[in-house]
Amino acid sequence: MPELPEVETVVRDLDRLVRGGVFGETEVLRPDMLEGVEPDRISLLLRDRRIERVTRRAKNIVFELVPDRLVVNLGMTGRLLVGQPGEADPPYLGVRFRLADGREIRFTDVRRFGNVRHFDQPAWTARERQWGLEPLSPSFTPEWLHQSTAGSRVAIKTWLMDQRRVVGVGNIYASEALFRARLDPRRPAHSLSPTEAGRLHGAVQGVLSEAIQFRGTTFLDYRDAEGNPGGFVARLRVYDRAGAPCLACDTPIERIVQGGRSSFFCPRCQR
DNA sequence: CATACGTCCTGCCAGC
DNA sequence: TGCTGGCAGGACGTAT
Repeated sequence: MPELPEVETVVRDLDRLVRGGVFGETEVLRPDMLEGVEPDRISLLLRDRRIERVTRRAKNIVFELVPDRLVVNLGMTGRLLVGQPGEADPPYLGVRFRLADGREIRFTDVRRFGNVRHFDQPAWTARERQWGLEPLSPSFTPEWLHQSTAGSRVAIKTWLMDQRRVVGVGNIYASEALFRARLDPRRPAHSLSPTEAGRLHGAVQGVLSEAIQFRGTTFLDYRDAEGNPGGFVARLRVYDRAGAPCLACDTPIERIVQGGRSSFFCPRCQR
């Protein structure tokens, strides 16, 4: 799933559904989905702990236990589903977090690129420093974007997806933002003028905000915390539309590969 | 065989 | 020579 809008959707669902909840026993069915913790240790760390709130940092779901944190990254195919007592286990169940009221938070992941970690306060502070700016925060400005891109020769699409600079933008929204900004994904980052950086800034914020409103994009596997797909697929303008007419000029959308990932763009609109 | 909503690691190369 | 930062490429399970 999981670019910023999808993670944000799950986080809002979880905050509404399980905030104030208390962990019971944690059952680890796939130990390799835990990073840096043993199964019996995570169960011990969580038992009787209250979820103060659920937040997002970059593409991570953060259960704030105060002062430590349980952090889930969904990888490509991970899901975090709130289940009622007695429900059948979903496929590819990796970790079951039981809550004191009988409900469960279930972490499933076909490909198992996702993971669960536990951070104490200092470890979390250190980890957070490795991530770039939140694109929907006030610190992400057109000026900052222009100055930061100025120092890099990588393609702007690759630049956008580097979580050390700006977080939350993945393969779908990188293509979508560049289409909205009318920029060719192959442009070297340092070649953007202040005006173009300004357009990109608006495009990134615009596409991410709209996608959140539509509860994210379900391309293949993404589901929200209640198992429902996102509604933004129908609003995608270029992603997965190779050969289809550009919504602005009818030119066929092209697909190229950059850094091993598909990029979609209109060769006429995007310069 | 190619492709999939993400990260992390390795290894190369340039520059100090 | 040796370290460092930037960057490309591949690995990581599984499914379609």
